[in-house]
Order: sequence, then C-alpha cells, then structure tokens
Amino acid sequence: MAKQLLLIDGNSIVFRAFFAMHNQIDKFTNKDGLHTAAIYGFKLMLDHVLDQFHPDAALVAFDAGKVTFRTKMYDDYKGGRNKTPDELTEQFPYVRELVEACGLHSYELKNYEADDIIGTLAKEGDEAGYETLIVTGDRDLTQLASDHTTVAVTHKGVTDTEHYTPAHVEEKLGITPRQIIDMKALMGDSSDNYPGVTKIGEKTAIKLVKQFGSVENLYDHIDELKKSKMKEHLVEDEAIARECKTLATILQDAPLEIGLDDITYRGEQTEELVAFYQQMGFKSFLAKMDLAPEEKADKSAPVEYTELTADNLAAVDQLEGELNFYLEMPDANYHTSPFAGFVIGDGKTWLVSRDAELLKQDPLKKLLESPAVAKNVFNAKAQIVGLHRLGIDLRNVDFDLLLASYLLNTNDNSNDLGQVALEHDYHEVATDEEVYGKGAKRAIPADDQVFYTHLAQKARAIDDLRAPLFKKLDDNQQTPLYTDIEVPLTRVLAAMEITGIKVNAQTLKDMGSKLTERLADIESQIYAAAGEEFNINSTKQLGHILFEKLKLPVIKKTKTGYSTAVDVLEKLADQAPIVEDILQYRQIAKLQSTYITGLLKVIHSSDQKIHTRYLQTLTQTGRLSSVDPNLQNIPVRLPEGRLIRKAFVPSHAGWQIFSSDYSQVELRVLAHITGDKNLQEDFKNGEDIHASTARRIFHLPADAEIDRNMRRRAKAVNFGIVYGISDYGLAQRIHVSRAQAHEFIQNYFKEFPGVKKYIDDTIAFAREHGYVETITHRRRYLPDIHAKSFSRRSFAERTAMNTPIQGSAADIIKIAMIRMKEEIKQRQLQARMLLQIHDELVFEAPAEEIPVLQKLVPQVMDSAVQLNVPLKVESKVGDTWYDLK
DNA sequence: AGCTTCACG
DNA sequence: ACGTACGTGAAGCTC
Repeated sequence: MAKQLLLIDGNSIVFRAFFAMHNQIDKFTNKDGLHTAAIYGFKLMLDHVLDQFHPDAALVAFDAGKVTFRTKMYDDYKGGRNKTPDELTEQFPYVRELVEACGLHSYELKNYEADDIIGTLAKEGDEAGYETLIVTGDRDLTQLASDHTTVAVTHKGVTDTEHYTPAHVEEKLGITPRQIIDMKALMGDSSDNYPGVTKIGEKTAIKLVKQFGSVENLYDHIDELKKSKMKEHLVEDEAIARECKTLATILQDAPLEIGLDDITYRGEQTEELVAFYQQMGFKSFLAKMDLAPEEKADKSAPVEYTELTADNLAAVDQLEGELNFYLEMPDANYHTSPFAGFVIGDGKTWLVSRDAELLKQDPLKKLLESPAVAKNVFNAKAQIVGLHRLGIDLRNVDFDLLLASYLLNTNDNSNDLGQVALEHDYHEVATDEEVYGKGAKRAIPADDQVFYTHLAQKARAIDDLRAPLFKKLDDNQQTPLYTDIEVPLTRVLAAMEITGIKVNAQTLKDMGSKLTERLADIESQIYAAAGEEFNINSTKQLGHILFEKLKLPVIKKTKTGYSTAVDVLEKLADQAPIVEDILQYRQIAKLQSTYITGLLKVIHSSDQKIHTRYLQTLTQTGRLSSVDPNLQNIPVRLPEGRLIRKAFVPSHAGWQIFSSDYSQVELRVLAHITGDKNLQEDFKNGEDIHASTARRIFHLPADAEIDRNMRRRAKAVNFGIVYGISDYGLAQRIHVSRAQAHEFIQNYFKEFPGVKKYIDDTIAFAREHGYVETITHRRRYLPDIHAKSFSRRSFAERTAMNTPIQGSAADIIKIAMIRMKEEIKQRQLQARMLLQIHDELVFEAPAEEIPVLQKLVPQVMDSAVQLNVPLKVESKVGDTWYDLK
C-alpha cells in the first residue's frame, strides 16, 4: 500500500475552530484564564482525521507572519482583514505544543504562507508515490487536488469536511483543480483582497475558463470574443488578471529546509499529551486516554461518603432537611434497566450503596415516600418509575435538575447529569462517559471508590445546583411553568408509562404473516421487471436499477446519490410499472419492520403491555416525544397501516378505548397569539376554518360553495403559515406555480393582517432578545437568528414564529393532562390515561364510565386555558384503538 | 455513525 | 444566488 502523507493548514484550522466555538468562548478557559476553544477544536479535528487516515508522514504548516512575497508584490494582499482577536492569538503557541505532543511536526517559513509549504510538500509526496491528504479551512487549497492528493475542506465546525478530488472539483465547478487558479485570477478574492477583472464573478469566470482553458490562452484568443462590456473589462484589466493569477497560485517549489524524511509521524506522545491536557483542563480528552487510574488527574473536589449496609441503615435517620437522591440505572430504559446503586444525602452527609434492595426497607422507604420530606433529583420520571419497580412511591419532588435545566435552555441538553452540570459551569462531577466509558466498553466500575465517588458527586451536584437554577427560573418568570406544569406532569407521565397499553401479539403476528406473503409477491414482480434480483431496501441498488439500468429520468439527487423518495417515485409511476410496485413494497416493508416486528419486540411478557417512555426534556418546542417504542406515530392515514391499531386493546374485558383530540389547536393558538380579528371571528362563528380561509384568500362571496380543491389549497396555506411559509415550499406541496403560491400568501396576509404583524414582531423580538416564548413562558433560544448564512438565518426565523404556536399548543394539552388526572382521582374513576399524541389523549375505561368521559374529557380539555377564541374537542370510542368512532 | 426513507402530529 | 415549511423516532443500508 502506498505511503500516506498528512498536511494540515494550521492557521486556517485554528481560525475555523475558534470561530466555530465563538459563542461559547468563555466556557473554554483553563485555570490560568487562557482561552482554549481553538486548541480544543484543533484537537477534535485532528482526532477526526487520524480516525480515518493513518499517515506515515505528517506536518502542520503555519504562516510565519504578515509579510510574504505576495504582500511584497501586491501591497494590499490580505489587506482589510480585521485584527486577530487576542483570545485567539494567545492560543497559537499551545496549538504547536499540542501538535508536537500528538507526534506531528510543525513548520513555518519566513516570507511564505502555510499554503506554499503544503503545496511544495504535496508535490514532493506526489513524486515519491505518496497518497496525500490536505486538511484546511480554506477552499483555495482545492487547486492542489490531484490523482493522489485529496483536499479536505472543513464545512461547518471543524470535523465536518468536504473531500475534494479532481472528480469532485469537476462535478462542483466543471473545471480542473489547476483551473481554479485561472478562475480566481479572473474573479478575484475578496478575503485575500485582490480584485480580479471588473464585473467578473464566479459564474462568468468559470464559463471563460471552460471555454479557453487558462488566463493566458484567453488573452491569446481575446479577439474571438464578441464585442461586449465584459470584453472591454477583460482587455482593460489584463495586467491585473495576470498579476492575480500569480497571487492565486500556491507555490510548489518554496525553498523549504525540510523534506518528507524529516516529518515522519511519531504517534501520540502519551506523557507530553497528559501533561498538556492537564495544563489546558481538557478533562474529556484525559478521560479518553484509557490510562491507569492513578495517572488520571482528578480535578473534582473530593467528596466524603459512607457506604450503607443493612447494618447501618440508622445513619439515614441522621439526615436533615431536603434530601438529594439518585438511583443509578445504567440502561436508558428505566422500565427494564438493572439498578447499579444509589446515593442519598442532605448536603453534608452522603450515603451510598450498590444494593437497591435496601431502599425497600425503612427508614429509607419511609423517607422517600414521605410527603413531608422534599427531594431533589435528576430526571424525576426515571426515579419514580425505577422506585415503583421496587415498590416505592416517590413523593414530594422539589427540584429536578434535568427538568429545570431543560426549561432554562432547551438547546444544549443531555441526559447525562455531568453534562448538564457543565452547562451550568459546575465542574465538580464527572460525566457518565468519563466514569463508565462508552459503547461496548461501558460498564459500572468494579472499584467501589470510583463508583461511590461518582454517585456522591452526582448527589452533591444536584444539591449545589438547586438554588442557582431556581433563581434562574425565577428570573425568567418560569417558576409557574416549572412548579405548576412540568413537575406535576412528570407524575402523570410516569403513571401513564407504568400503566402501559395492552397489545394483542397474536393480532400483530397474523397481520405479519399476510404481509410476508404480499411482500414475496411484490418482490418477485419487481425482480422480473428489473431483470435481476437486488436489495430493494438499498437506495443505492434501487437507484442503479431505476436510473441507470431502466434509464428513468433523474428528478432529485441526494448528497450520496439518486433520491428515490416517495415524491420522486410518484412522478415516475406512469413511466414504468415497477415504480408502483416499489412504492407498494416500501409501504408494506415499513409496516412489517417498524410496526409488526418492532412492536412485537417491545411487548412485556409479564403483562402483554407496551410501556413507552415519554421524553419530557427533549424537544425544542415543549412537545413530548415517545421512544422504545414510539407510540406517537402509529399508522392512521392509510387504511392498510391503520389496521395496526386493531392490536391496541383495553387491558380488561368489558373496557373500551376512548380518545379526545383538539381540533385545529395550532390555528386557534395562532388566532389567539396574533390577535387577528378575522381569524378570531371565523373561529368564534364556528366556521370550517379551511373553507373560510379559502373564501377569504380567493375572494369568494360568503355563501359560495367551496370545492374540495380550494379547501385543500387553503388548508395547505394555513399549515404553511404555522410552519413559516415560503412560496417555493407551498408551490411544491400543492403543485401550483411559485408565482401563484406567492399570490396566495400575499392574499392571506392581506386578509389576516394581524398574522403578518405577529410574524414580523416575533422575528424582531427574537433578534432583540435571542429567544422566543410560549404562553407559559417556555423559552427557545435561537442563536442562528443572527447567522450570516441565509439558510440558517431563515430557518431560525421560521422557528421563531412556529415555536410559540406549536409550544403553546403543547402547554395547553399538558395542563389538560394534569387536570384530567386529578379529575379521575377525585371522581374515583377506574379510567386511565394511556397515551398523549400531541393534540390527542387516549384513555381506557370500563364501558359504564364511557358516558362520564364523554362529558368530562372535552370539558377539561377545552377549559385548560382561556384563549380569546374557543377550543374545540372531539371524542371517539371503540373496542380497539382501530375501531374508534 | 450518518444517511435516507417514512410513520405520526 | 442563496435553498426552502414546523416538530419528532425507527429501520435498514453503507462506510
């Protein structure tokens, strides 16, 4: 195998790393106050590269200073750049130290740029038969791509790279890598501050390069160009173009004092690296080094603990005030996870054990169940469910670190206590990954000292973070959201999860056998039409069959090949019968794998029920999500898929399934939040909202019949408004021209001016405050609202207007759930709440209670909050989830 | 682990 | 010229 050469553009990577982490610059400082974000990012990049590429020789090239041969020939070269921030400049010496400790060489050369060092060595490598990888943050280096040299340019962040080979350059620009120089000579480079030819941009430059091959040849044949403004500019700026070409050309013969033999890659220098990490305070990298425990520097403050046994349980009685408690369940699924141990303590004393069975005994059980003793925990729902499995009913949760942290910032959230603590600048507790490892290596440490320290530190972190997080919630006016909604909801959700929903496995198995037969039929038809057997589930193989073998037109491409998504296949359906079969196959295969096999796998054998987990601290809007399995996406739209719901049955004979859902809750919230008079009026009049929208935006008389197509279009517009509309998106969805979609939207805004004003105001609010909020002050931060990138900024703007709507709807149903639970208890009903599906609540109840629910549930749901439009609730009942009517 | 596809609101 | 509707989770393939 060919030898491998790694060349890294040190300066550009350090710049990229610094600016990628710029928004958290103050979180990355070591104990001496040195900023370390760029150093950290550089190491991330290095690890990422060395993961896939194993060099024999490696060099990191740096710029030697501002003055180079280029500045001598062109004064303004790289002029106009902002001064490098001090927080970055101070990091460069340490990056070099890091590079050496990682076993790479570093080099700089007076009067030359890092690019020229790289160009020269890449050429040397090419000639010596090396495979070369260049890593850079600077697109200019792509001119060095060749058959044996690949240029990896960082995309966003530092680990996400785009690999440029000559083929990739050809595909993107339609020219060879060397012709990039000619292109840049013509178009100039605003960041390096050289002009190129007047009025020539990338498009024109590429066209000219394709036509003439090079700048020199272009001027040799300049007479062949027709008379035009562009030609005049070219003639006028000939000298500039030629000079710019020199500026744009990376040297491949710089007078280096080193060669490939001097830059052998040595691999990590463990001792140096450990010392370096310690100096920088890089705990996570230290943890990954897999060192013997004594080599790991433990920077966390020490914590004292006592091991609890059956003989000293009385120690628990000495605890005072609020208790911090943590039951360790190493698997994410707390319905089934083993118990690894627990810790309980009051801030002064920490009691630990590996034996969760101890919790069943008093005084531990009594304390946990006591409504008089407040508890502080991390992820109360997991604790409630886990303790319930031990026969313990955890009462009086005061502080839930996970929940509070989520409400404060939905963005950087994690299920790892250590990670969450870090988000709040608390460093006295390790992350689970650091202590337990990750992937296959993950395990609870056998060493008591290590494990108990971690447990005690977790409980201490909960204790230490309680006051500051409560303070922050209060500052954000989020205390009622926390106390009156989210904490009570935790108990409701825990009860729903514990109750579970009964699923008839035999029903699923019978459906599965039928589907298997149908799949076999369709499969053979597809193979016959294709003329060969292949894996239909592989988009790659399928793409090959459809677009290469059968030569169907390519409608859409993905990053990795041809798109074969539904909308694409639907456009091809009339051109080849195989397409219809593939759509059919996909539909059935999905049912089979996700909903038959998938659900069968998660039915608990003990009770024939499925116990999902609702994630209360995940979504950016305040909605719940459901995992293991997801019960919020059981098929309903297509008749075949809907049959799956037949397997969901009541848990007792003589019981029924009952379901109520909010009708158009998001549009009602929109009417409320925007205060739009027309929209409110339509809802108050009890109109069919999509029909009345159609009437307004298509300017129809009040008594006009609305045909299905008009209503369908108006409905799409209504959805579009809620999601943050674009004419393009709407046009795609309802198959009209973009101009027509644009007109629909303009009409909508004219008819509903309050909505237009709301959108503008909300985006302005987000720009000013950096976040948006719902009717209960649930927050979502939108850092990208100021992004330079159009698409990132646009996305932030759409979420700015959507989040208050979707989030407020989530708030409303959460309140309804809490009330419903109370009503059921107070009325001593046997009915149980089973599922929440965003705007719908599913119950099971004895048949004789159904009339009660028919009245009660809608009453509770539509009075959950008082909006300035009515809420509407519709209910259904049946013997299975499928049979609801 | 990332991508693509498709199920739901 | 950009690159396009909001929020999710699971499965299968590919590297």
